[in-house]
Amino acid sequence: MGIEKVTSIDVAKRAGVSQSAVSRVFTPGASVSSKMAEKVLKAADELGYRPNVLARSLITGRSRIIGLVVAYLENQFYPDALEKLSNALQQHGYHILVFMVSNDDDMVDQVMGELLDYQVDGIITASVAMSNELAARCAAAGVPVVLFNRGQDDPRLNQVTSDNYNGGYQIAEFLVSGGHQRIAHIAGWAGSSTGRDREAGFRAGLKDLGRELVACIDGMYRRETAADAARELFRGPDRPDAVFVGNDHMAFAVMDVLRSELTLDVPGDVSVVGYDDVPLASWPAYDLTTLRQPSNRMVEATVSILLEWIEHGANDVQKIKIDGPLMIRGSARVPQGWSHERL
Amino acid sequence: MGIEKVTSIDVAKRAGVSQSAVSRVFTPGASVSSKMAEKVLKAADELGYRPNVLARSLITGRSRIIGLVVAYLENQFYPDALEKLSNALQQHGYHILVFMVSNDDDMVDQVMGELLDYQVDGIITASVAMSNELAARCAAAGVPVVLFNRGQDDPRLNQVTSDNYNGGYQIAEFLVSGGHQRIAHIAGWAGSSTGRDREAGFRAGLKDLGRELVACIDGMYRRETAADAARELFRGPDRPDAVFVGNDHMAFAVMDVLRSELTLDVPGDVSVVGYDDVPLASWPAYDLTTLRQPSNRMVEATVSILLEWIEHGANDVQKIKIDGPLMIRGSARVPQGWSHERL
DNA sequence: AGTTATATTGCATACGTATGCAATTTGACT
DNA sequence: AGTCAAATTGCATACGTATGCAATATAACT
Repeated sequence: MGIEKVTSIDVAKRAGVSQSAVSRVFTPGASVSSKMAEKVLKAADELGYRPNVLARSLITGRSRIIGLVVAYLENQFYPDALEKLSNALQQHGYHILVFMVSNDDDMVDQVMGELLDYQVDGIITASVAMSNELAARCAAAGVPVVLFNRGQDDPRLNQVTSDNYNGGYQIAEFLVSGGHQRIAHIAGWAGSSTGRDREAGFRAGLKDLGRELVACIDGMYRRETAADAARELFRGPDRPDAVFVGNDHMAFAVMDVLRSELTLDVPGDVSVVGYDDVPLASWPAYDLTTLRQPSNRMVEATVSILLEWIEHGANDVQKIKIDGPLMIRGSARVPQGWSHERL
Repeated sequence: MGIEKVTSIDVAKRAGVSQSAVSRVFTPGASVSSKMAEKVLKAADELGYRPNVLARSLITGRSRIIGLVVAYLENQFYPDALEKLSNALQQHGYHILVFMVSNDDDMVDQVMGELLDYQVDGIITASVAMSNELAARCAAAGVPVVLFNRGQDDPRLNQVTSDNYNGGYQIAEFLVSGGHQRIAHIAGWAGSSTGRDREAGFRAGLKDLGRELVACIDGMYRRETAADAARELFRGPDRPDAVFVGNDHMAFAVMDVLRSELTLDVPGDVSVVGYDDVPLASWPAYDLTTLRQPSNRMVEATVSILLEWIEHGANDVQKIKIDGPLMIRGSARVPQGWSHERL
């Protein structure tokens, strides 16, 4: 088991130069002659030397690690975002350290502590809220935080979301224009800003058109809870003829219950609209009409804010809302005059 | 911007003890009196001190970071595994550093280099192969590697897979017993051991029953490729009456094409069987008969091998195959006498 | 060639922690 | 109270790298 650790000192010896010289060769932008670079790189190559990122971070104060806190990956929106975030950060020489949490405060607090122990350069939280105390700790430690797909009032926290209120509003217009009479809502988790904003926008939209919800149940962003909600909403004879479900993940569960258990036709008997536009939404089995959260642009914004803070010492907190289009597909009756845009 | 870094020295000063004492209080198993522990913890708490994991790792040679290399998260099997892996490792005080790669060798090599730069304690690759040269480098660096859901001959690499050969074999028995006459296969990527093994087992099973494949196309584990394969296989009048698709992710695409484009009935006209049993497979929209890869047990095995190597210096390479049951659902005709086990 | 500005290099030190060793304290026992 | 073993503590150093500073080499002039 020849566990060989090659250090910059080994390389220096072999190349007949000082350790600092080696360090400089591997530090972009440092002052080295081409002859020196050549010598050192040759020696490094022969020994298989690579700089130790951890040792480096000890002295630079930069770990090139971004902590990602995420509650669950069952909803396809998050693995998709994770993949994109990781790719984008990787291109800038950063990598993602993953922390899974259940969404209760204790767990988040504990995990966030561990996160700071790793001297992460920045933190992204996806679908997770932070206590104010925690936000303070991150701020004190000089670690920028971006809430991805979640909003929070704390003035120290950057955030990137879609325009959830407006999205909900659009969906209300869409459903009302479609001539639906009994409109219900299976809401996103009331403990999340996204869930609350979508519901508020939806209600506002209905109200402005002189309508109101016939029923509203919190689906907790969970498949089973949403399915139960659907069973309750649609068992009676005076069932809704349209339902806006707080995200796609729940909407699939609702459609499953409607079609398989209650043998209702979608959209013949009930129109269903979701939120997110995860890949599965466009597959024919669901063909779900849904409001797209533009994950590409959300990821871009997240990464750019983070790098701005880390590398250029920015300190203006950004609260970004990104608009997304309604993807009109086959799960909801299409009003006259609304173009049927297909993906 | 008071970026305050509290070090063990600060704590030592405040508690009126030596830095070593502070270190020992935060090192499980070190020799400290209860009085000392109390003093130090009090001071640490007042200052908000937490040990710097990176500095610690510099001296212990342990980073408590596990590198995870993964090609894509679109197939639900992988986010699911990632979530479980992360949770399991987190319980042991490890965390996952994510590296996304495209599945060509150059990229893998480059990324693996970065991985080693972080002094990871171990590496898990999911759905990714490694060059032998790379395996050698990891071995030389003393970093254990576990291939998750992928096999490779290299004697230095641990691996955990399901019993793909046997799985393919079982599916052959199932389809033949179901009375299917024209059996086709849309295979997993031929560049992967899983794809090859499943196909080999499937062919062997057919052969032992005196049958053979009427057609076989490589679906590359990609949705679009699989869909194209389905279009090609099923356009003629003498189309197959059963198809085993190399994983669920592709099977969904195949069912979409069969039902929506070709208006064929599943399983009336065609039986479809997948592989993995991702959550979506059990949802009514697909209700896919599929061979379960027991991700729980695969994750357990992966974590236990890794910890055995890291913490107890194990060095016996393990190649583990875990058996999974065929989940009989509604997408394939059920032979007489096969119990219809439901999830 | 002589002067001065600039680029390159080495030396020494720092980052925050863990740990072997020797010094000290504690406790148990006669 | 005195002896001795065991537990606890502090001292000093090491981990692998980056960087300010002074020393040296090089280049660019007159």
